[in-house]
Amino acid sequence: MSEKITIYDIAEKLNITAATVSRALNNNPKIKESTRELVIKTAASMNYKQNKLALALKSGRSNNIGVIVPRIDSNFFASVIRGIEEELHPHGYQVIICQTHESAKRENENLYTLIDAQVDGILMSVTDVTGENSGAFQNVLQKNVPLIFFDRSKHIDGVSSVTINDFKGGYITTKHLIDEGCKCIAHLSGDQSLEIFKNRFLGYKQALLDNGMEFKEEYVIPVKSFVDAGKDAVEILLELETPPDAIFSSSDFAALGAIQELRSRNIIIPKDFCVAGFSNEPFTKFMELSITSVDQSPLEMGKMSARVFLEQVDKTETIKIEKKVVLAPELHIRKSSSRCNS
Amino acid sequence: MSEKITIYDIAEKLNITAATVSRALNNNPKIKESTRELVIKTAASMNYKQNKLALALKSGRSNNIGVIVPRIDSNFFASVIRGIEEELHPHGYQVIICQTHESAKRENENLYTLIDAQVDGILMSVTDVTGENSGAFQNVLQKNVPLIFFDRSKHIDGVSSVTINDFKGGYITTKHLIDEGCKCIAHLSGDQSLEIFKNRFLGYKQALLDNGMEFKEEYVIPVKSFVDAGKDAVEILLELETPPDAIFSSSDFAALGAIQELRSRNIIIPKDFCVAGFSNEPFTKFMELSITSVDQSPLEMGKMSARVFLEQVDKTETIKIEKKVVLAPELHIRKSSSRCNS
DNA sequence: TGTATATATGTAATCGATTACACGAAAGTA
DNA sequence: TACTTTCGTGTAATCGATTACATATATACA
Repeated sequence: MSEKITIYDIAEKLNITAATVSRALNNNPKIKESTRELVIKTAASMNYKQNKLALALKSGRSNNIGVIVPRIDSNFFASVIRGIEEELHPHGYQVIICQTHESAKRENENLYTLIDAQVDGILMSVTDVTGENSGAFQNVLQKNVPLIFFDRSKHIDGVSSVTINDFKGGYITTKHLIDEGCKCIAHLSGDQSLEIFKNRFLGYKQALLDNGMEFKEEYVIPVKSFVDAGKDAVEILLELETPPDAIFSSSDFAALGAIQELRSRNIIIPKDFCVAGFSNEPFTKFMELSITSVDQSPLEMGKMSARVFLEQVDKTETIKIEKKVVLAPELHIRKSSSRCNS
Repeated sequence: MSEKITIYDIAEKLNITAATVSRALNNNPKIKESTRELVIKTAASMNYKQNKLALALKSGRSNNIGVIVPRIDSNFFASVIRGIEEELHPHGYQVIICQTHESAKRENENLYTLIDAQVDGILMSVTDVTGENSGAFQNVLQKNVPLIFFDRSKHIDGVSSVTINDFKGGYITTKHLIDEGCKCIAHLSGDQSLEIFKNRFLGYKQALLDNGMEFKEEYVIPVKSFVDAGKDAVEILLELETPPDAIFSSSDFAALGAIQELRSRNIIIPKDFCVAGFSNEPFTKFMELSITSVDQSPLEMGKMSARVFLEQVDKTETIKIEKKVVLAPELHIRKSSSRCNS
């Protein structure tokens, strides 16, 4: 078992002090060149490794950043994390992962734990929008730890965010369905307390109004992001007096469920019914009846969030830049909604 | 901005020493009950938070564990990580994520970085099997940091692993295809230097031999885990003198590509040709022509790896337990290979 | 009353690195 | 020669918590 080598060991060997060793290794200009070389050579030969924990304690910086997501095993969040990791790795930061499972309590806990662990920044997609955790958020800000929201954001003064233009995503998708000739477009909506879902809904509504179509409350079905939720929604929609002939779903999973249910009822897609989803989950592309969906460029979102963090991390505390980056959504038109190709 | 409260601040306020405060907060039995209560109450009122970095420096334990995977944005690895996080979170460990992108150099770098960061353990799926990084692995072991392999393992003395029985996975899948009446079963194989792929192949071969079928070298096509690789493989296979009538693919993505290519050639699945994949990626279930695949229970694998780590972390260095956990693969039979339902 | 034994707390070292300040030696200037 | 800089290094404090050892007080026992 290799003993841990410290700067004191090097100092002892060279008959100098640890301070000199430290300075030599840190390129302090006040050190004689010959000493520096000797120290560096000796350090290498003794297989010295800097103790990051000691450094962290002294400097107050852990070189870790925390990432909080609802869950990691979704393609979207995993891809964002990948982007974050890739952007931050060259800068020497390690990425600590936390999951909330959509629980405000867990979110609260994670925030405090990360601050406890003295992370140098927190990048997250919020779960709690009720304001229940505002204490935890204020705690982060008071500690002057950069906080950046991605995708699911929240209005807090001084907090930057990286999101996509969900309104536009909803708008262009709905517009696309209109262009395909759909007359009655329903919407499977997500949790309206989350801005992303609110905005997708608003984009949908605006597109209808801008194109002289009627907005009907009954066409908006709240769903969870599950396959079965999509099936149930279709069941409800088809029982309406005037059933719709298209669905814009805020979730790919619900869109998939909707498609499965429609097909089980022998409704032909896209001839009789068009469907579009949101998130561009891998499976949407793989299906034989591929599903139209909105890409949120998660990798780019992750990288961008990391970049915003890097910009903020070295700024003095007085200069608080609140940066709002909005990425453009990209509609991938596929078979589930393109009548020209069918 | 809230100042950081230390045990010295509490000590000063109460006119006692930091040692007493530390003892009171750590439930040291030698402290007077009244003192303990007072300290705890004061600590709470001053909003004291233990500095984890100081603790880490003193104890040499960071309460972080490192996880190294080829990439995080694959359903399998993301799910394993999810399992690890969920199992370790209650024990106060944070999970640090690293990606190798199948590069031995990155793997080496990540190993050293994690050791530098003084993680309390490393859970990983190996990338480098050439032995190039054996120095890095030895370094981990010398530092007495528990090392646990999951899924992609490697034979190193004293290292535990959690894998699935890939041989059996290959065997039962092939057997299933035989039972469905397939006469010539091809195999899309992964990188044979990785044990998991080697074993899937061996299971395939054994199943053939056990059932009186001929093993043909030409039916084994090496592929990368991409959709296009599956397409290319089909192209090669169909040009053989005796083309196969089934494919057992070691990758779901390649299986998907194979299916797409077969269908584009108007070959009816599963009537004329059966296909099975490996990994049970979400899309395999979602397809209209759902794909038979082997589930690796990634969540369970992650949790199990975490448990093995927990068992090892508190053991004294002299007792090295090498634990090999092998999970059972589970074949999910779906439309792409079940002729009874078609 | 004197001594042994708990009991509770203080003192100071330790983990490993950084850094303000001090100091001696060398070099430059008048 | 005397004085001022500059250069290179040492001294010691610091980051915040833990803990072996020492010490002081209180209690028990003879």
